[in-house]
Amino acid sequence: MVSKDIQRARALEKIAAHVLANGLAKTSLRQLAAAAGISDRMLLYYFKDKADVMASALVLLLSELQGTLNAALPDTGKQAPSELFSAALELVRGETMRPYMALWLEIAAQSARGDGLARMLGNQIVTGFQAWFAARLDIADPERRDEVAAALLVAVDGASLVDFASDAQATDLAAGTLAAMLTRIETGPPRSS
Amino acid sequence: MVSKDIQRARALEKIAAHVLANGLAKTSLRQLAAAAGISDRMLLYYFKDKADVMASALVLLLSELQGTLNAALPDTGKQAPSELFSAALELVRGETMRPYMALWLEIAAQSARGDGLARMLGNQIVTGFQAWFAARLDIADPERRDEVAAALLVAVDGASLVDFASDAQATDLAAGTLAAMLTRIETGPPRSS
DNA sequence: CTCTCTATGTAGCACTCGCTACATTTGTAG
DNA sequence: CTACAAATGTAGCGAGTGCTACATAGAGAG
Repeated sequence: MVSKDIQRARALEKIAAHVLANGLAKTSLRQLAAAAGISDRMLLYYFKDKADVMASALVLLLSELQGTLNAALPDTGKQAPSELFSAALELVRGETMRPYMALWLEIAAQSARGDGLARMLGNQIVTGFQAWFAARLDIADPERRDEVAAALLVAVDGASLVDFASDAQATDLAAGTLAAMLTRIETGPPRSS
Repeated sequence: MVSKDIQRARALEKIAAHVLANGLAKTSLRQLAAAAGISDRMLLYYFKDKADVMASALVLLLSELQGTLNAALPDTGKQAPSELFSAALELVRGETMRPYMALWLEIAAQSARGDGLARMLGNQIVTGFQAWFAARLDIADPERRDEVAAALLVAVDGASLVDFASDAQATDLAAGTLAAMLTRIETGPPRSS
């Protein structure tokens, strides 16, 4: 017999992949169990209840997201705000990141409705994204760097939101203007990295 | 007996209010009927099916949103991008608009998952918001005006998203930087309005 | 080999879901 | 008043939900 923990971990990976691909909506225990290739009975043997399954899967996806982000753009090369914005926007609209951004949208929507788990994840995602931007910005002053990082976070998330919601070209229209704006930003002397 | 259409309209208003307050998630026919003060049987007498109920309610809310937006900030006074951004951000985070923005988030999330109704509403909302911004921008060149309007749309939606998702102060941090950026934007000569 | 404990299957409970068949009331037209 | 159609109530169907009680299989310990 294979140990419970290992089976649990295997199931969790498949469930996380299923949630990433299909979102938070259609996630009944039976569907999740089918995605993991086990019975719903076993799912509740590995996990306490449905909330435990979802929380575990989402936490796993969150760590995957961190890894994907760091792999996509190393934090060694510091960039100007405008360049970093364009790079991040391209990244976020790409095939790899799109599913994560769609999930991020759903989590934010649930957080807005008062869901506790979503609120916790939302905080971590916002903090993580902001730190990711800050680590790649070529700005010396830490306070100023955090401010610009927050602005980039808002701009990229907003662009992704609009991109998901509409087939119109509003995102492209905004992207150029925002990138141009960011070239005129006050950054102070560049970091001596 | 009161005519079917009038009863239907009365029910629809209460249902729309309920959806605005409670979101797209907990909206079973029985809950919606209870919110309207009628039986679920009658709900399906007034509407073809659940999809018809939701579509009607959301379309109604969309028109309410347009009215609320126009009432909150008249389109007579043209503003500089930075000022309009700050005004819109304050508006969007206020008590009146917050429920609509939360609903807008949910619609965007569903649109990202391929929901047809959500996609249609998303397109209308994006178009409407962009036009709202454009009508209030003090920029003469129409193309440039649309570009800046799109940028404002993205910035405000992004700020709202981050605001909903996190209790951290990331939104405030970003707001100042974005407003400052927008003061340095190229707008061309002001409109002769 | 037996005993025991972990792992897994079967069946089902109580509930909610969207929706419908059928009966009944109630207003109105003749 | 009668006849009929519109409006409304009662009851329930079949499917899906999260979750659980119970039985069984199988591996390791003695």
